[in-house]
Amino acid sequence: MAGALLKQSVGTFRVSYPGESQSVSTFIKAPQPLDAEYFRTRLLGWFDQYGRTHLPWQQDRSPYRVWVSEIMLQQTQVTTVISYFERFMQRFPDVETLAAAEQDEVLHLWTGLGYYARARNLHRAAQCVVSEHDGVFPVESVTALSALPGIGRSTAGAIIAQATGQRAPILDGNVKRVLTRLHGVEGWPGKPEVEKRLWQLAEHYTPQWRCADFTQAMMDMGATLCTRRRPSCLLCPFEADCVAHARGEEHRFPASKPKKEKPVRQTLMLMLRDGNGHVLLEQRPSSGLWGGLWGMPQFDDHEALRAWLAREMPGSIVGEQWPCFTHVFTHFRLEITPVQAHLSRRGGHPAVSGRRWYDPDQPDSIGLAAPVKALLESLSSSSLL
DNA sequence: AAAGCGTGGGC
DNA sequence: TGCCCAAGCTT
Repeated sequence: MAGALLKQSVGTFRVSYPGESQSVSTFIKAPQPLDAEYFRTRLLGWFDQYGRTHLPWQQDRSPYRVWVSEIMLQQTQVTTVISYFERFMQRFPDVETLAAAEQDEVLHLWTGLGYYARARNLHRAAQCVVSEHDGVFPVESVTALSALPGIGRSTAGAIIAQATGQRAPILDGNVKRVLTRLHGVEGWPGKPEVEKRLWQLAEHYTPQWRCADFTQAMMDMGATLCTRRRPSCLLCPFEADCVAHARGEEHRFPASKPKKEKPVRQTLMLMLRDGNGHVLLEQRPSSGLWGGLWGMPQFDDHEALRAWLAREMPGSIVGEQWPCFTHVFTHFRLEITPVQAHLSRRGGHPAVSGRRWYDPDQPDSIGLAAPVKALLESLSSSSLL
């Protein structure tokens, strides 16, 4: 209850009374945080009853398993991650196995999960842990962990808290939602000054003891109770303390990202097949969209496509054009027009590094972007050849 | 500092 | 359907 708060945060009591919220409106713009001990006690009490304890990465906890799960969970929902995590652990049970693998196979297990830089960084980090840290994760500090590719401040905190129980704050989307509502923090949390304030609050509340449970509890609150839409405020242990709830403005927090116009990009995707029905794939540059994955050669226009074919694959014949389909990304809309072509001769293709002939009926273990994978699957059952 | 990076889900 | 967002990090 509010009565457990410290004296210096006495002003926050008033926001529990909606009728008076107007008269204290200047005050509640920047309320004091709750007493940390009060907050932890209530949160952990809630967690003991309602927290999640049966997620795959919560069993058999090790820095390695926690690390892989945290990377997969970046900007990705729990229900999506679970099956990927299980497959990944089966194939790469420890950091040595992962470090020794080919990047292609790592990307293969990442296919469909998105943000493929995560997989490339994960692979590099595994090799770094093995070669530079003797196979032991540097969980002694946020700084040491953050030095590994793909691990930022929040992920480092999560790994330390979950794998060792040591005190380390986190600040992910769930925690941001809980904290912005609890304190009525205005502004988009992606803005540096807002994020700075949220880190201060996270630092304030994070305890020395039961830190694994505490950080998990914050995420569980955000994921199951303090949800983006229709939060279950009546079940929340901080109903009486929450600034947003007192104002009846839960939906306003966190403020949404300023939106920008989505550009439309168009591209041609060459589906070149040889006499065996195999499809030509190229490895994409290691940075940028679908970096490091395999895909069909891409062109801006037909002229570029024809010129490339004449130069690289003499004897090929351009066939029909498939209907354009659209893939919507976060920041742009990609209109893809598949163009079919085939080689008139049989066999005898020179092996070129970065290129391969892919049999849609017997897929290799390589990384494919979701739309490319879908196209290849449609080829395997079609009779277009 | 701000943009780039995927995909699937919810409404 | 279109839009917003999800256990963020890198450049």
